[in-house]
Amino acid sequence: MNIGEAAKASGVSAKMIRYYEEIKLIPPSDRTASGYRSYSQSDIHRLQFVRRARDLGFQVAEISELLALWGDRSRKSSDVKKVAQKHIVDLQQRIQDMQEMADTLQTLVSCCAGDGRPECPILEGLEKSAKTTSRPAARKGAVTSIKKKR
Amino acid sequence: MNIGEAAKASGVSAKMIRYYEEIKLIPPSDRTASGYRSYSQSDIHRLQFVRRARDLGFQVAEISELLALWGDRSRKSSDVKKVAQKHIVDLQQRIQDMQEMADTLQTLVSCCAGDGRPECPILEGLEKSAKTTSRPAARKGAVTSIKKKR
DNA sequence: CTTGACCTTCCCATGATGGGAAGGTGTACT
DNA sequence: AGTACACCTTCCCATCATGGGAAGGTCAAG
Repeated sequence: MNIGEAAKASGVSAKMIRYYEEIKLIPPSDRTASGYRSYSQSDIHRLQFVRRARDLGFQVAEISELLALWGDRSRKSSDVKKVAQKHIVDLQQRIQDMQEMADTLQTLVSCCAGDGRPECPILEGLEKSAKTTSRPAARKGAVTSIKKKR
Repeated sequence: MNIGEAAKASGVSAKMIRYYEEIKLIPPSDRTASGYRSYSQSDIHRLQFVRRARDLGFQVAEISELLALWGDRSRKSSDVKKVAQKHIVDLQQRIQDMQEMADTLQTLVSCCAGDGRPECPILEGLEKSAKTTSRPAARKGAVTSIKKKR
């Protein structure tokens, strides 16, 4: 299978397949005599795994761990569970941060007449201190990216 | 006020102040004879505005709109409200996407024994199709970034 | 007049992704 | 055979907001 077919079959774009290979998330593919990448069914299978993990918001580094566990027949399911739970906590933190933003903003929006006059509680809120609910509560490595179309 | 003091006073790092100037989010600051940037109280005020808008998750392009409205004495509050509401919808979409990820993952985690054995429903879920609740529901320009420490 | 804390600009890196150029390959049709 | 076209290759660039750090200038206190 050429990279284009592999992309269609796995849902991972050709660009990304090359990128994953480059950063060593996946092993280098076989090559034809002329240098074309060639993918087996099991390569496709791995790409699908990666794709699904990305869809669940895992970062590449985490997927790397998951792939290692996936291929380790003597893994402990507790190790997998740990990775997944950590990711859930991460997602929930990000959700909470965004929910706080949305809530604060909603409060301001609710106070705004939204008519032809210039008076605007939203701008006033941005001018002063927009701490309606809580402080931003900083985090270490918030990555928080949502996938596009694909 | 030097850039360092302005940074402390506004909560925007010196690096970012220079960056915002470079991308024309804010006007070029005054300069001392020796080339140091110099900030007035009203400059600080604007930086605080930007900082708060970032804290609410607005992107630079949106903040640019908000700053323009902020400085427009004949603005219509409805215009401000529109920008804010659009951002709320955006946040909610991102929250929903992440919530779906978390839910799917939670389902898998709940099925995983998490012990010393290799059998793992989480990996199996990644292997097959992890569509427990819904399809990813793609979006146009999902940006979804949460601030760090600052 | 030195020291140390500031400032300046410039370049690089991040993470995951896409765009596109320049050039090679493979195949199907005339 | 030749030609067109779809595909492949590598390489570079851009995104977005942010930080790191180097090389060198400025300023104030001792």
